[in-house]
Formats: sequence, C-alpha cells, structure tokens
Amino acid sequence: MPELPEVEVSCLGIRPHLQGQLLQRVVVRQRQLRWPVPDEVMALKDEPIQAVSRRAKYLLIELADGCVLLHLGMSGHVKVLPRDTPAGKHDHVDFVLGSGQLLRLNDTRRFGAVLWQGAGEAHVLLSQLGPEPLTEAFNTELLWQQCQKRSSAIKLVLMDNKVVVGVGNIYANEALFKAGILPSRPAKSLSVDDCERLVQEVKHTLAQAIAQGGTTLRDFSQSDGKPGYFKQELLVYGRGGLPCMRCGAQLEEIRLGQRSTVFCQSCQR
DNA sequence: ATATCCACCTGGCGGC
DNA sequence: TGCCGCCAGGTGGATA
Repeated sequence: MPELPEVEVSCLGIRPHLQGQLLQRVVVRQRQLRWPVPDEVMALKDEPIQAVSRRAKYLLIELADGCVLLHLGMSGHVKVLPRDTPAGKHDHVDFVLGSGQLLRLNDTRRFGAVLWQGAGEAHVLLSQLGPEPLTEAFNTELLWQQCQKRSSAIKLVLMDNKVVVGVGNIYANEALFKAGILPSRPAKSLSVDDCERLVQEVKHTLAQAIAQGGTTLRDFSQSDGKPGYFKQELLVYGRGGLPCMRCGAQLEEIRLGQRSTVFCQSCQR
C-alpha cells in the first residue's frame, strides 16, 4: 500500500489529530517489526507532540527530545481511533494521546519500523537519503548527473533512494511510461531531454496521486478510509499483457531488479 | 564504490 | 475444499 503519496496523505490526515497533543504513552503489542521497537520509544511518557512531518517514506512525530520515525513498509498503515477501540490482528503499536484518541500502527507483514532519532541527531537511515521528488532539489540537472555515473537500468536508478526518495515500483513504471522511456534503458544513455521529461512525469504522477488520495482518505479518525486509491489512473502497473491505453499494443512485463516492470514496446524508447 | 541477490513476514490468488 | 507455489506497494545488508 504505501508509496510516497500514501505516506504523504497519511501525514496530512493524522497531523491535525496529533499536533499539539500530549503523547501519554506507547503501547507495543508486537515489538518485532523490521527492527525491534527501540527502548527510547517504549519509554515515552507525557511528551507534547510538536509537529508531524514526512521525510521520504518516513513519518516523523517530533517531540522535545527527539523524534519517533514510522515506516510503513509494504503493508503498514496508520489510523486515528478512539482510545477504547479494541486492537485487532496486526495492530502492533498504539500511540496514546491526551485527546482520548490514539494513533494505531497496523502492519500485516511487519516490514515497517518504529525508530528513534535523538534531538540534534540524524538517524543513519535518513542521513543517506537523496532529495525529495516534489522539491526543486530534484531536477533535470541532478538526475542527468546521476545517470551519467550509472550503467544500470534507468528504472533502478529512479528507485534508488540515494538519487531521489519516494519513487516506488508503481510510480517508477508509470512515470517511465508517461515519459516514453524504456525501463531497461541504461541510465547513461538518457539525454538531458529524457531526464527533463522524466523528472516532470515523476513530479506530476506523485502530485496527482497525492491529490487523489487526499480526497478519498480524508478522515483518518474513521475506522477505515481505504482509498479508491489512484488505481483507476494507472496506465501500465498491473496491466502486463493488456492493451496499451495510448496505442493499443500489448504491454510487456519483465522483471528488473526482481520487481515487476511493465512497459509499451512502441510508446517507450 | 557498484551491482546482484536475499531476507524479513503474512495473506491472497490460481492451479491441480 | 485443500495444499502448493507464486506474487505483492520496501529496502537494508551480505556477497562478489
């Protein structure tokens, strides 16, 4: 479920419920996520929440002495619920708020994580990350320079979070299709023009998905806001073997870096 | 440094 | 129905 747009929409959704509230305590039912939930987080007591933000696919809950980092992995999601809501399967962690509500992390596959970053420190997992895709820091020049250094397929470069964060498998497929670039093209072979189109389509696709998610996933305090998502907008992802929406040719499906990759032989070069 | 592959975990689906 | 293999939105880490 979570690519960058879902994380951003989650961030926007939970922020009004968390910001300015007291984080009274943290209830951990399953400590073993991708890494064990750190002691510092387990021990939190009556900490005012100063802000809620996002970096890459991490949600940041900012406190006075540091920051709780949440990563949703492949199957995680967060919800704001009344405090007395019974916990169900895979409801691993609750952040109990002074408002009478709680923020609940549910993660079936447990690839997600809860981490701690002390005030003034940069968590090692965050310190190596590339620019945010929706900022000016991610631009044609940067992508082109990164591509010059790489012999691997452009799709892999696009999904490398040292190059740019937040471009997962769905949106890599989509953006490459819209930019008319074959996913398997060696990154080195991209022209400045190719990079310009690609940067533009990455930004456009992510922004559009956020806008859609924002309309379907508005209320995080309800039991479920499971989105109609962005699914109806997908042009290639999940459509291998089906006709290209643009030219009608049969879409190809291959594996690239062990990830499913779909493209149109005639629309992408 | 870079590229490749594996691992982590649960559940849903198609095929037999 | 039941069992089996395969696949899934991520990404750190081991290995060559």
